[in-house]
Amino acid sequence: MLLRTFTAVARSGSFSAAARELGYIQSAVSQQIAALEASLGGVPLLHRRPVVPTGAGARLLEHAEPLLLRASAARADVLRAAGDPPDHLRVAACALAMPRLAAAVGSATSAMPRLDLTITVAAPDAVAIEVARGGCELGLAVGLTTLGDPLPLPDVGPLRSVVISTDSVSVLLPADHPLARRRGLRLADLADARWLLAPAVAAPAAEVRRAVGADRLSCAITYAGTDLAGLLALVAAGAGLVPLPAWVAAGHPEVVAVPVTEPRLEFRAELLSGVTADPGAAGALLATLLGA
Amino acid sequence: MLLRTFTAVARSGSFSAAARELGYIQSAVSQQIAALEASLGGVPLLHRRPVVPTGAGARLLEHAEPLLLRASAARADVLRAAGDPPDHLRVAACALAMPRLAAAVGSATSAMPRLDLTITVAAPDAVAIEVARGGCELGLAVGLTTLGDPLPLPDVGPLRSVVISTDSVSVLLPADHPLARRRGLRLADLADARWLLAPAVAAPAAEVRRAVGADRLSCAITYAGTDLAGLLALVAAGAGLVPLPAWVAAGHPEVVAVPVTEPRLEFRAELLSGVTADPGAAGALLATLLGA
DNA sequence: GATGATTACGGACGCCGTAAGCATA
DNA sequence: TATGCTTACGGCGTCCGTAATCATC
Repeated sequence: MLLRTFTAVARSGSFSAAARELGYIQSAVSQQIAALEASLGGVPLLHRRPVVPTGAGARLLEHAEPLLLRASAARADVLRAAGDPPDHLRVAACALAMPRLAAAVGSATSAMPRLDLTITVAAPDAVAIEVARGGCELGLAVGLTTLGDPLPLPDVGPLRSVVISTDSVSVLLPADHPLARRRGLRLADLADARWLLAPAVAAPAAEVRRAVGADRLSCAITYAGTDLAGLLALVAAGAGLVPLPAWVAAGHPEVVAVPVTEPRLEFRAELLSGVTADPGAAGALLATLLGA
Repeated sequence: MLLRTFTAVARSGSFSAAARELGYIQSAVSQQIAALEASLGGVPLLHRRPVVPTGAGARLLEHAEPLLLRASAARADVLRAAGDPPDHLRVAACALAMPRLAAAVGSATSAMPRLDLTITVAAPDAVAIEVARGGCELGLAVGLTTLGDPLPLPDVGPLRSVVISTDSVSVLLPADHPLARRRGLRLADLADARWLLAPAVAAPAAEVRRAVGADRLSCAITYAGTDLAGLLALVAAGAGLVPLPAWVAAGHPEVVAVPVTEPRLEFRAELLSGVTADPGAAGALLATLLGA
């Protein structure tokens, strides 16, 4: 695959390093890049020494990742459709879906004592990608959406998605915050607040921005972790506001959840799986327990 | 490209026909399909005699078109980034954008007497696809959206999009319709109405459904044409209601436009072009005249 | 001079076309 | 029996590895 070689070279900034990474020799990589450039009408894709993408190369690079992702998604989809249902179960889930998943797993383990289950916590995008590429049988993605809208997931090809649960939206803030005693808040009134962005836990920046209705958020802090504990610590310390389901604040007296009054906003959890794939007995059981 | 061969075989239902179409001989196609099946772990993709996709083949087929589209989009993007700005201008536009485009073209022709311009009318999806694959320098896509939401275009890779104009939404109905004398209508109240769907002119079914708030529309008529005249004739004949900008009904006394009262709904026109591509002098002029 | 990309060359493999084999309508 | 997919085989091109060349730090 010439594209994969190209991305490896561009990423590592070295023909030799890319060759080592892919199990080739330097000259083979050199020839592959030359072949790729030739197949595109002789357009140079990389500056040499130092190895940096050209303008055209940068364009190609931007297409390469989604292209490779969809290719592996297609491969995984075909293999799922043809293969036997797996006897193990791998689940990728957002942190916000963990309580519900944990409850289902609890029931499942009693019904299936010998359950071979692996759980990974990841951002919603990563959950969808893992399901698409066949890295797991089930995914639990949670996102902040307007009522009827689909979850804002990356386009990884067709996936089966079933709504598991919805939560109303609250703003989490430290207990000593001036707004902490309010009964409700309108996000639209908080456009100038300092927001705490947690794309790997809750909503990506663009979603928060849309929900708030601001063109761009003022000086936001971004938390890239996938866990709720770290995020809550930041909220408690006054790092910023964050939209989350109210139950996240339960048991954390230093954090207060104030309901958001926008009517059509919600957190929605969806169970993702291959369109026609059989997730196996364990997967089917878990899906049932999740209410899908 | 094995995928293209596979799609050709699946589409035509014949190895021989696909071979003729692609300029191969039958046995070459047979070997390519065999190679593709082998590369996927020996999964059969096609039933032979008659030639029909298997379950796995159907999965692959669903991935193939977007995959090939993105591949050609990537190629076009690279060539645009590397090539000279074109001296001709090809524009794909939705019918709803034609008045505005026509005005801009009128000004452009006076400023550029020797203007080499080709205009194609197409559905919004097709407009985006044409721009992405390099079939035209500029695209004008119009869609029905909620205020802050992006236009619901297919994922064809990164495109530059600039909002050109917005129109408020009306419901078009025949002048003798019971609702024709109303001052305003709520789409949510019209869930049971008979809708006239015009995905190639106005909004695709899913958008209308979302705007109306119904799970599914009752017995809708679909009009696949891209022209407004045919659609207006259907409205006048009482075939159904259709959401459109009010100006569409101007000069057509047999059709009445009643404003929709949902506040956040709008028709939005966006000018699409390659992210970093130079659309050429004519393209730049036209973009300026369009207000982008 | 050393690191690292390019070019030259040879062997292996892959791909297409010819031709024969074979299954189904 | 005829159509049409598959298999066998040979030529040609492609791709990778070895090795020599060249450029840059």
